[in-house]
Amino acid sequence: MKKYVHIFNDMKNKIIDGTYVSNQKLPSEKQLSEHYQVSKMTMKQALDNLVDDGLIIKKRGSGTFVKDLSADELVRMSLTNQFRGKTAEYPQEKVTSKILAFSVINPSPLIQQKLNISAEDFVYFLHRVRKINDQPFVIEETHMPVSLIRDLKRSHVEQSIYEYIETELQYKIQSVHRKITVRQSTAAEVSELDMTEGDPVGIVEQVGYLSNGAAFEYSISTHRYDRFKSEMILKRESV
Amino acid sequence: MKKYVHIFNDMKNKIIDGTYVSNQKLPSEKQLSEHYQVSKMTMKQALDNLVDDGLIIKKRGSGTFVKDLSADELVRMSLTNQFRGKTAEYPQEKVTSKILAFSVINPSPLIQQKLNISAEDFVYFLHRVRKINDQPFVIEETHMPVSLIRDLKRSHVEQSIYEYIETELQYKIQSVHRKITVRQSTAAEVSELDMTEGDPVGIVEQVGYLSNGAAFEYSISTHRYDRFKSEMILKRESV
DNA sequence: AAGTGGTCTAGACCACATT
DNA sequence: ATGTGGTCTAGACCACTTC
Repeated sequence: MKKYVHIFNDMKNKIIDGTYVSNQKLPSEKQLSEHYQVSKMTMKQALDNLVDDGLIIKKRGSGTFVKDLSADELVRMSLTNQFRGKTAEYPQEKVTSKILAFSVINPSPLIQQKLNISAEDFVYFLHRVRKINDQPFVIEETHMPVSLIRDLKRSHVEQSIYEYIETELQYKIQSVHRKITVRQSTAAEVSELDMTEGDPVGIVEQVGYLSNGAAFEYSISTHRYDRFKSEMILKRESV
Repeated sequence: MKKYVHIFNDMKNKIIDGTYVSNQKLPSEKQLSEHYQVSKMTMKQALDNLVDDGLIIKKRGSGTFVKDLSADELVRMSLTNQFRGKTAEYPQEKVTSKILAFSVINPSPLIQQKLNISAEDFVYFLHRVRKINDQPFVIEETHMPVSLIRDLKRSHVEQSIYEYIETELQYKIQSVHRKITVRQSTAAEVSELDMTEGDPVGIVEQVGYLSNGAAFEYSISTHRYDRFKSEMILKRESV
């Protein structure tokens, strides 16, 4: 186990279980590095990761302090994970998909631009409605280059595509560039998502990147408003 | 100027202006550190910041590569800034506020919890409609501890509160924990935001933290859907 | 003046990918 | 076997805050 990860986990636990409380001043980097028997740089890396996770703040010249987090923020922190595919977010629920379209096509100019490919390349076009315990909650339109995501089959898209990519293809997903907007639902969406006319929807447009740097996914998903939520931590300029 | 910031800016510019192109393999950390005349650790810090900004990706054992960004992503990157108050986002537009309420009260249990204060503390309660060029686009309900944000006056809340906090009070805003949801507008919102009945709204609920670690703001803002957009980069586990 | 976190170094060793 | 990025060190010096 990497030392800075071990220290990170240890200190995160101490914040969550109350060993360190809100606004408490922590021992100095020097003291902590002696306590954990690591160099100052390693200690700093552990602490910087805690800052990134929103658990502590550092004040140059003054010290390191536990953030003034409310109780429910702490609970959220203790189970926080960055993005996951829908299947992973609801592990004990039954997530299924209704496939509206699944084909291989040439990309439109928009898709070419988003995925940085040419008109001669092929992409999967996937249109599906995802359901939790048979309740529809999101309509997805996804485009993925065939050259990257080989041998995608109907059985995969009925389950989790992210799972297929990460487990079977052994690719790593590195990051997602995401945009969220809001609008009224269309009649087709009302019908597919089993909503009432006039209900709003949350729109997530995103480009996904693999750890090899390639854009592997451009998708637009339309969420039932009552199942939609997006949480994030924004920081003021780290650089 | 810090060396790693200088290198970060230099390389970012080279990606934006096309000196380095999509998917190109960059020189190794060793070569780059020789070129910039810095140690490997400093070079690594510059590169890690570029990774955080979503411009490059690193592959252990293989090299560092420019991300496969589309043209419009690159444009976005070249002017990207993390969060700003609304006034800062629209510098050439006229941003004004209609104050619906501005008072000092004792916090409700919810506010106590979010701001980590007690029932005896006082908070400002601010309810305002913000407008761009006289067009309303968001209703904000904000609570801020009086003990932190001293001497807040009506003239400040008519302008930008973030500006007051950062310029006059000389506080630094460190981070914001934000949640986005969607719902239908109420009749009151339709009226205040000059919308049509049945229009949806985007809801942003957030807690803001100063660089001294204190929670200084709990706010719920209700956005006209056609003026609302939220962009972000999500990364898979840095730690 | 003393203590804090921030930057930077020169080098060691490790884990992983490619050849 | 070679080259890549990742971790870690021991220590120097700097910038800032507090006393």
